[in-house]
Amino acid sequence: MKRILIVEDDPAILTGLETILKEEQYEVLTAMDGEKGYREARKEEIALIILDIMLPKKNGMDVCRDLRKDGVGIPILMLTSKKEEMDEVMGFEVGANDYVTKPFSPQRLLARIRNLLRPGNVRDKEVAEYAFQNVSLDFKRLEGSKNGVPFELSAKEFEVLKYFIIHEGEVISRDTLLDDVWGYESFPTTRTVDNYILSIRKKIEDNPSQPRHLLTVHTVGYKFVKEG
Amino acid sequence: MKRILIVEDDPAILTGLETILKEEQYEVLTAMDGEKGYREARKEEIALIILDIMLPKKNGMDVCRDLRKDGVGIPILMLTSKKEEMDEVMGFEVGANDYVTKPFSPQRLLARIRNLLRPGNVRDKEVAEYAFQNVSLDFKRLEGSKNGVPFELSAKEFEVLKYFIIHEGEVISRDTLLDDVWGYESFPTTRTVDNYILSIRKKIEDNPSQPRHLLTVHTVGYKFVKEG
DNA sequence: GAATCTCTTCAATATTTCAAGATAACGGAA
DNA sequence: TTCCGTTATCTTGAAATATTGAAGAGATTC
Repeated sequence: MKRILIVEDDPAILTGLETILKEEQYEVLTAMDGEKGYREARKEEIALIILDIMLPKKNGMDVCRDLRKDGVGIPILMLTSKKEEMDEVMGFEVGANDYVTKPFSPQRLLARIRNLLRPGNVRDKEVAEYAFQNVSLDFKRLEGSKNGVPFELSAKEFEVLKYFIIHEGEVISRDTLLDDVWGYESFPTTRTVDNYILSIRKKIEDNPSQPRHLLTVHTVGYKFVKEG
Repeated sequence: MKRILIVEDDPAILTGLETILKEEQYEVLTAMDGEKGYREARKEEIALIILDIMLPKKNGMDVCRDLRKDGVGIPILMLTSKKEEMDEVMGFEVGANDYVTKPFSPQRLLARIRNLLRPGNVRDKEVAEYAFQNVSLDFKRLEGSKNGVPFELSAKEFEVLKYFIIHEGEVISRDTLLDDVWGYESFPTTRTVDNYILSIRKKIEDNPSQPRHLLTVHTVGYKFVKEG
């Protein structure tokens, strides 16, 4: 039985998560502050950590960063809330493997968990940098370069691109992207997504009208592939 | 047309919701107390339930819990009011899929509904990957390969093929396929089905005119077999 | 108050879906 | 077996639908 550590200070969310995870036959450990979470993660044999960002004593990002510094490679799923959107990017830099924006549905969370626990599918994006073909990205500085020529992406463009990179190869629908990157509380249209795609393509693709990385999947959405 | 059941005792909210949903082309059923809601949910074919927590006779959480106990897996969206915020996550424990806090904007509600109704969000018997003979398919990435050579299928071709794979070995009539894959609202001819079969064969069969997987059953329909 | 970022709108363009018709294959009856 | 009506295959092209890309309005940030 796989063991999951939940680090979350809101008791309602904590018990809610605990229940649904136990129903899915996971063994659950809990911690209600960052320090305890960090100790548990170091002490126990754990398959995955669900880590809130806002935590007493030591925040989720510090916990994550410190664990990575210690060489702990366990998949970490971050829980972020709306106001912390800007911090999501940090979570990436900090070494988290994926994130879910609150409020989330159990289905979505479970899907992410199953994904992270699938053998060989651990996305170890522990670095703040990512490179493919002739493009390299620095998520900490929000900069990139293509063939050594630097370019800039806005914060949101970076988030969108990051989302695609985290879910490399998967087809992502516009609605999913809106929910996960824009969040539940804003309502741009799916056209907006298209425009972000276009604008990102202009920067990362050699020939934006014949994309090799950020591909259209007609009637469904888009997907990112590392090698075209 | 997707059918939504609203269980809500406040007539103002109820009619408001009904109007919004009908505008969005949903079919709407209503119930004004928990017991009636429960009965409706069990009796009718429903795509989603919008369930208030405070209800006469039987409260929303009990309705939800009981439905889940009965094995009803329909997505349930809970309506909670401000004071119950702390209990929001209880919805998870109880088996709801998501919740909206009153007062809510129509946009927000619709966003949640679309989210819950989106295929793949509710856990159904999803095929993620599938392989037979020299062909492998990835339904999440919407790509396939034959003898290691990648090929592409359109979204609908994938759906048709998936339907055959799920019903492996069964003979499927053209009409059944139209009803199940195309749905009741569209009316293509049975010739269209033939075209899809043709086009899928071109991609997955070594010799499309002598199919070994997607077989014709004369005068009846087609069937998929893994090994020919 | 300028500059940048975000989002919407709309026409052009591309892809997919579907139907119709010609040809080939099938299967039962003589 | 051969014939003939029925069913399936496959090509082609038009209609429906989706995506692209530019331009501009509105919001935010510095």
